[in-house]
Amino acid sequence: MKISSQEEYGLRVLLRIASCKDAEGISIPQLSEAEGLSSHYVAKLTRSLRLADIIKSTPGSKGGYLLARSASDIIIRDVLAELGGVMFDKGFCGRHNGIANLCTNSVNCSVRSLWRVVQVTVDRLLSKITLEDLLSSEKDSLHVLNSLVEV
Amino acid sequence: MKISSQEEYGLRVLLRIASCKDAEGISIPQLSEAEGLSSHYVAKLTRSLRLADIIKSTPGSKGGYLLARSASDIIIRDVLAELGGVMFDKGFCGRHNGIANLCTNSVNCSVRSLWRVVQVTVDRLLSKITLEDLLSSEKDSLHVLNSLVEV
DNA sequence: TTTTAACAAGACATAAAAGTAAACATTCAA
DNA sequence: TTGAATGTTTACTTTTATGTCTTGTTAAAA
Repeated sequence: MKISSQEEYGLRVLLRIASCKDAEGISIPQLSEAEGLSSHYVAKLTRSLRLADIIKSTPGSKGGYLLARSASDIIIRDVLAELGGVMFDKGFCGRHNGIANLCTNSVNCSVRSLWRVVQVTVDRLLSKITLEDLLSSEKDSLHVLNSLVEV
Repeated sequence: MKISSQEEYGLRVLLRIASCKDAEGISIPQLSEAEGLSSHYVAKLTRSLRLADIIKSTPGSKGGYLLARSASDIIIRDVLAELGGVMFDKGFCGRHNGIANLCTNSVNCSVRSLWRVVQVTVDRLLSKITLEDLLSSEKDSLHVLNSLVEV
């Protein structure tokens, strides 16, 4: 249960795009420079975000990336699901059944219940957070985020 | 942010050990058979758990594994930290700074705040759950676990 | 004391994720 | 219409996580 590189870098790139004031958007070279990532890698990340309809691109000279919708409509849960997948997805038990053909815990699987609870908890948290919440300065966003934890 | 194989299999093996009634404990071959994992792989998982003082072993013939302490004293957060590491650990930013030497977000890093909130939330949940909570049948443990979510 | 069944440890092979590179397509402007 | 700057796509390399294999150690019982 670790945060993947794609989640980290993808989210950073998305924040750069979101905070871009230019109507033409921000280009791959600019994102690459700002985050210290190779331009090819930035392209790979933006591709995921674009296919998920989180950002939009204009190719050609003077091209770049812009948010596909307003920051307050972009839910962080959706962004992370795109970048890093779901923690406990439908195929999980099928992929983790050892040598046997069926999950040996299929009847009495308390582990599965645990994952479900963790998943629900994280999902519930991330659903409350929008891209807009992350756009303020660290202090402010810390404040907003902490208020979610302190409930 | 996915559940790793070690977390899944390690927890299953731990549950088998915990539910073993035999005073001599349960052996690697038995665990291997029960979970459909190779005995070598089981050995690797039990090694982590043993080094973390979660289980104890008796080598030699008639050997096997037993819990190192009572199930109600084994916190699931500690078990998962051993098996899968911490979600957002101290070295995370250092490892994810791109080409630049320093995290380019060091001053104004709302992403870091986000990870912290997620980490705290999951930690808080997993700290409330003990191995004992997972030992009951699926229905029962679901009930116990769900009560934690429904707060 | 020897055999046997178990655990222990680290090296090795394989699979998946991360990151790079190269060839291509699109748009704007001169 | 040409070229420069941009995004797009696919294939490749490297790294990390996963799982296997080999060799060694321990302790009970014959």
